[in-house]
This record gives sequence, C-alpha cells and structure tokens, in this order.
Amino acid sequence: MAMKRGLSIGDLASRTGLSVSAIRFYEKKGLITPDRNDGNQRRYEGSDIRRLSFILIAQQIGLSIEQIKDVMAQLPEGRTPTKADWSKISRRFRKTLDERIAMMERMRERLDGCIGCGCLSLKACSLYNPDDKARRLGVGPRFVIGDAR
Amino acid sequence: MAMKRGLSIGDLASRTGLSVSAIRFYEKKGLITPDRNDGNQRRYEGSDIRRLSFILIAQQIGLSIEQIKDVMAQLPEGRTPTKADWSKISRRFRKTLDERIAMMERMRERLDGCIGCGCLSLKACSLYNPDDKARRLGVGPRFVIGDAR
DNA sequence: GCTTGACCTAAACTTAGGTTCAGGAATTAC
DNA sequence: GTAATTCCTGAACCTAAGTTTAGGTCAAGC
Repeated sequence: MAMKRGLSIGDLASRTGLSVSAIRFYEKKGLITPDRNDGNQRRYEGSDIRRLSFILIAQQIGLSIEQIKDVMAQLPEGRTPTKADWSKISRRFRKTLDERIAMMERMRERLDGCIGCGCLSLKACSLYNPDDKARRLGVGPRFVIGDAR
Repeated sequence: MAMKRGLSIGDLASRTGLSVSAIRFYEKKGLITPDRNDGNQRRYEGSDIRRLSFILIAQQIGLSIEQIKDVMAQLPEGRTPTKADWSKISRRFRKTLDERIAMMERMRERLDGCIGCGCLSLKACSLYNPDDKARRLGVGPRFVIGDAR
C-alpha cells in the first residue's frame, strides 16, 4: 500500500471492485484524470473512489460512458467535489429512471392490448416506433428504432 | 413485386421496415429460414412478416437475438404458426417486462435512499450488485455486475 | 542489490447487432 | 434484347465497453 501521495491504480481497483484495465479505460474516455508520480505511475485521491462509484451507479441506471462524462462535466472545476455536489448530480438519475420506468410501463400497456389478438401487425399493434427517448435499451436495428441518420 | 411464389427479400424489407441486410443477418442467426427460387433468391411467405414483427417487439422489450431464438423455438414445427400461437408466446413478454420494471423500481428506491447523503459508498449505498436478473441492461464491467466467469 | 510483483503503453481481440463493400448472377422494365 | 434493378456471397468494418497480450519499467521485500 502506498502511504504517501495517493493510491496506486491497484489500490483503487481493490477498493472499487473494478479491474485495473477498466480504470485505465475510463481515464482514456476522460472520466478520470489522475496525477502521475516521478516514475510515471498513476496516483489517485480518495475522492476518486466516489468518482468511480458514481460511474458504476450511472451504468446500472443505463447511461453510456459518453452520457456519464457529460453529467460529470457539471461537477465544480478546480476543487474536489463535496458530498453535496454528488448528491445534486445524483438527483438527475431519479428523473432518468422515472422516464425509463414510464417507457416500459407504456410498452406493457401496448403489449397487453396486443396479446389477445396475436396479430403482431406493424401497423395496428402500436408496439413500434414507441418512444424516442431511452432508445438503445435493446439495441435493435437503427432504422426502426428511430436512430436514423 | 413478385406475384407468384412468395415475397422477395426486398418486399419483406419494405413491409417490415427492416433493412435487407438485417433480414439476412437474422437468417444467419437462425431466426428465419426462407426457401429459395430457381435463381437462388430468397422467397418468403406472408407469415414471415409476423415472424420479423415478433423479433422487433422482442428486441424492444430487451431480449437478445439468442433469447429470441430460444423463445421462437417453442413455436409449432412443421406448420405455419397461427395467431393463437403468436399470442401464446407473446404472453411471456408480459412477465419479462414485469420483472424489468420491478428491477428498475427497486433501483429507484435504493437511489432515493442514497440521494440525500451523496456518499456513494460502495459498502453502504446498496446500489451495487443489485439484481442478478436482467443484467446487461447497462453493460458495465463484468466483475461488478455479476457476470464473472 | 536483486528478484518479484505491480505498473506502463500500444495494439489486438471480444461480443452484439448489424452495415458496407466487392464482384458477380438473376430479374424486371422498357 | 438490353439496361437498370435487385439479389447473391463472403469478408471487412462499425460502436460500446472493456479485456488480453507483448514488451518493457518501477517499486518493494529481504
């Protein structure tokens, strides 16, 4: 264990449960920007644990790395984020989650309306082109899901 | 428009909204098995439209191609599926959807419990290792999500 | 002071769900 | 009957989110 000047990448990995390669990957994606020591090894602060934890929660909620990066860009620059900062930006997840749940509930209603008939008609069932938001829950073909370029 | 002996792949594409390449891809994955005409071109029946529609709905609900294949394996062999057949197997989606919604609701509760504090603690927040089922809603690192080999 | 384990980078590989391309063959339209 | 579409196959390419590997450097234990 490195005692002075921060945690090594291995320390951070064992504290978060992430793999070392994943932490390096998140850095490459711009989600975390550690210092380096004289030997060019990464050194992390305690607050980076919270940063990675946030990434994990956000992923569970279904955000992509790009989206997480955008959200984290709203953290204060120039100082270590406080608990209040994290609490504030976590609140957005509530909304995202609500939307996703609502979308699936609408899907369920449409499905209920359709189950009886078995028609599966593209025109009639309204199970298609359902919600523009939160696409990519299932991946699916771009054209139909609404990702068309 | 081909009048006799079935639809061409292009016809099927325009009737379903899928791309021709996607239809060929689903065939490669074993989801659909068209006949061929004398010139080796694929010929489809009307019932294949329903088949593809089913695939689309299943994807929206979040099933992978492999899972869809498994579900469709329960259709009757040797005869064209009826509406009743489709209706029956569509019913399973209800359950899948219910589970997914329940999972997201549990997630929301946990999040609510955590939003106030901003701690994002891996130990305390219980936002981790949440539900074994329906993993891969967000992709995330295997190790944490529970996909470990 | 040297060996072992942790760390470094860059590049290649992985899975899912497709798309795009190259080089031909079949069909359709006029 | 010929030109324009559509279709065929196989292989390469794409994105996301990482993992694995190769070849080398750093740090820690004894």
